[in-house]
Amino acid sequence: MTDKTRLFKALSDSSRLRILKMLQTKPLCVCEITEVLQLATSTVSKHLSILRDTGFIIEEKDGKWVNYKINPHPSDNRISSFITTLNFWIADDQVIISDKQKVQKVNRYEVCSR
Amino acid sequence: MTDKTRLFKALSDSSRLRILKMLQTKPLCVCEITEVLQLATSTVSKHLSILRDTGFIIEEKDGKWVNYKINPHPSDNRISSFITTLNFWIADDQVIISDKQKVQKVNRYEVCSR
DNA sequence: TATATATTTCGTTAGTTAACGAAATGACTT
DNA sequence: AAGTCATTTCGTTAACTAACGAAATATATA
Repeated sequence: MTDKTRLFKALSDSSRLRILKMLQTKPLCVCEITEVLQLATSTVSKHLSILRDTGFIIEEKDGKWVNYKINPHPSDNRISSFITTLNFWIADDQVIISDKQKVQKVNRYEVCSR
Repeated sequence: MTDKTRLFKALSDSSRLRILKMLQTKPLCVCEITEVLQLATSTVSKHLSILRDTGFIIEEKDGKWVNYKINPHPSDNRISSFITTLNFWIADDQVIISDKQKVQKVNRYEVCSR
């Protein structure tokens, strides 16, 4: 079931676009992303699974954490192209800039388990 | 109100993707597109307004008809880029191939007013 | 083994979107 | 001016999506 619209639907949510831009800075675990977006953990987890299943990001288990990062080798050329030109497709507006500043400061040992 | 997701939402419907690919062949009026997609005229009109408002297509009044065609000079660079690489983003699957064949044959004088 | 922490899955709810038909609008023709 | 045809707008309904909290799962540590 390769729906023509699948790739575009994955990009049709502002939280998911913010996640992609955040992951440009560095890999992040679910609770760090949750802290920046200020959404329920389950909501963030769902967004991440959509981005993963579409091929934009990959997960790497790290003990009790699951780190997510930009997929370095997508099988779909469209996704490779999109990722390498991410700044062309998604501009750094105020929200994105603010998110990236928060990503710099966020610390999973302080943020999680609260 | 420039929503980050607007462009991607416009591409998140298979009827709209089919319309873009059809318009690669030649400009078409609403009733010709309606004939190919087999949807209600009002539904097709709505899809066209979304593609127009986002900047993918433009309309040209031609008497009682409204012709729609790919926007030759989009103001948004992302849309220019997307249009010039349309075949990269949207593959010619069976549905698209069939649509294009129907576009070749469709005749507004036969199709409309029925 | 029991406990704590991080994440995912599930069920529910509210908001969004695409579909339709009917009515309204716009433009040509008689 | 009236009639015809193409298109758009409007109101409604069904399907889809994102949000949440609670429960389930997975992993590390005491």
